Amino acid sequence: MGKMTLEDVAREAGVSLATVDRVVNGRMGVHARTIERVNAAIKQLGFLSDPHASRLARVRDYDFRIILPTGENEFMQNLDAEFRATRERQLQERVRLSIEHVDTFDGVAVAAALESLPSGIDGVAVVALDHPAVTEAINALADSGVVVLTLVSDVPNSRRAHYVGIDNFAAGRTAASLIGRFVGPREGKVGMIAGSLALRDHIERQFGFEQIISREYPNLEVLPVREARDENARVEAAAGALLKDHSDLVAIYNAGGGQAGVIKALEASGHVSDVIFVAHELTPSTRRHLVRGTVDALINQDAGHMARSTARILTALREGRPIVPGQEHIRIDIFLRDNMP
Amino acid sequence: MGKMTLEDVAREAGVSLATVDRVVNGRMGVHARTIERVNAAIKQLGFLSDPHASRLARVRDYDFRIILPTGENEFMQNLDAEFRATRERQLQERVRLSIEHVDTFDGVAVAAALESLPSGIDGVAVVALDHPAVTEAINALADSGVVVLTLVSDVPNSRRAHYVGIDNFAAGRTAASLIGRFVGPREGKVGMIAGSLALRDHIERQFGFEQIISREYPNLEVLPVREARDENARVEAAAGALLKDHSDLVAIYNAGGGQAGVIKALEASGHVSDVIFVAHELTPSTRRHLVRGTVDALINQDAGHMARSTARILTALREGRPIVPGQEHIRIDIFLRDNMP
DNA sequence: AACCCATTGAGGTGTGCAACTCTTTTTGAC
DNA sequence: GTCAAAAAGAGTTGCACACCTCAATGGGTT
Repeated sequence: MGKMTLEDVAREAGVSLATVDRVVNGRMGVHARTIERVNAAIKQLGFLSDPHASRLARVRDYDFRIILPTGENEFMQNLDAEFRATRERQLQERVRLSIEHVDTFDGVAVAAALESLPSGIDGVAVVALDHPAVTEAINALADSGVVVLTLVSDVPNSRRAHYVGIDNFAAGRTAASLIGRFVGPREGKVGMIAGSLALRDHIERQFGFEQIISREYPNLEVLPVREARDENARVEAAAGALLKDHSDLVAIYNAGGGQAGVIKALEASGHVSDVIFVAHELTPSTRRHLVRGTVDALINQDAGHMARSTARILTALREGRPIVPGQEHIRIDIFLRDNMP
Repeated sequence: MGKMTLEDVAREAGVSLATVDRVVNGRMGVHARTIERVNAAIKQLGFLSDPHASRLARVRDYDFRIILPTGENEFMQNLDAEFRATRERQLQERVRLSIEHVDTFDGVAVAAALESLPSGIDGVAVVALDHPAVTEAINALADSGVVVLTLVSDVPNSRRAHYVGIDNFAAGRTAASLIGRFVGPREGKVGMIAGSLALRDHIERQFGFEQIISREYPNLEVLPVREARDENARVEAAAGALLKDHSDLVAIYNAGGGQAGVIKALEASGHVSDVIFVAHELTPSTRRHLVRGTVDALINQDAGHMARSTARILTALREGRPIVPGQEHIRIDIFLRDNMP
């Protein structure tokens, strides 16, 4: 079966082109029986609408909204920049991305942002925290035919169509393995800092981290997690306290943002070289400290990949086309000094 | 400036649409002076041809050739499978990929394969070894207007348009860092096995590996590299010899294929748990042994990404469109037991 | 002056689909 | 059996470009 056109389908189904068009695009005014016939013909001929032709013919651009957190988190700023770059490229593709910012730590605010979206929106991608109001808002949107994607942190019990981000359990486990192997046979304590345990991604990282340390590295003991809201100052205080209170501290894992805070505390304590530090997200600053050795390993999710993937998935789902799983899977990148991009 | 069309360019340049079309598509029969005027108008208006419209209007499909190695190398078989999957998807995009196999270890054979390509081909991607005959063949193709990409292993002094693969120096350095850190303060010898030092990627990996070990890990000593042509049996013999000849062997780095050989030798020697083993490429077999702990870390280049990237780059270059560097950069993936996809 | 040939223009057709209008046919309620 | 509403058909146009034909222009040649 070569290239099938709508006309072939129309002929096969014994209906007119207009009817096939109505069925394919889910417009009303077609008898259920006829819809069946058309769908049968489509399946039988293996018809796949030509994406170029349909994008060319489309009058209206797709209108997608991206909802990102406010705040100083470097990764989020990076993600924002990547979305802006993607937006420029997508304009040629008749896809419009608009980027909004809300306080992600506030579930009600996120829900409000979702609820106040104008109708006519084709899809949303949102960095959401796992809060009942957010779940409700997502479900309402999904039910009204809007494609909803969760970004960075998932809301798994909602009807979001897809999650764009890494497996955060696995990320936590990876951090644990790196620390366990880098520390070696030494005994000691491991400190963990998170942004907020209201964010699902951070809880998951914590869970994975503690699981592996306790199971595989009996020489290590994880100290109680400290929350620091991804803010440099608070992170610095938390790391400083860890270093001061525990003379046998051998490693720090910062699962959230504010890496600069840990670095400052490490430098102030004079333990840069004997305390292993594993952090998240490749930024100009973490990159520099990875080269210097202050940071021993970075766990990263590629912001550019996420932005491009989000755009691709939104349009694919909107058009009812399949997505390519391998292409859209966000990897847990491990960066050492030597394999940075 | 919004969406510019060919018609806008024609108006701006003061010529007809037909002439603009001739210039844009490189057809003959236009005065040099006129070509200049049209190009100036294009640049001034920031015109970018709509990829959907042009693909839709094009009668002929693009015809790209992919030249892969014969042999049992698991990564190459994986790459082959990914190219086949990509081919199916690209058919809808009016792009035809055909996949050939030649003996990559034979420079003359690779060159012959390149030279015997039918004219009318739009582009080639080839896993090439760095051999004068190959360089010549690539240059000849490039000069005749064919887009040439190198795959996996580069031929940097040729006029290939792009290289799709990882930085192999960095991959070697990464392997060294992993081994250095996993071994810890222990002293001992490190064995390295490569496929063939006639392949540029393996030389580069060796170089990067030895550079880091000698510079950063004075407790380790790299033994002379053994070539094993990516064949399981030869690799097993090489690894077995390493294990037998050096009682103070603390790590093995296999820069080529045939990981199963190393695993067999390790298991036979009883040193599975105390000899660190770092290998390349995630395959069903290496994956299994990474979980079991026989393999301590894997360095990977994503075959799916490479196949998709190759297709995108070929068509983009063929159409004179820019490529997105971040999207086409092939990462050096580090996989531990915990972050496998 | 007659002629040649490189340039250029004009215009048409095709591409596969979205979206719209205008008819015609069918269906179902009363 | 009547009539309106629902369903289906027919036909057109637009999208931005590729590709082709045919004709016109004009400078240079002999």
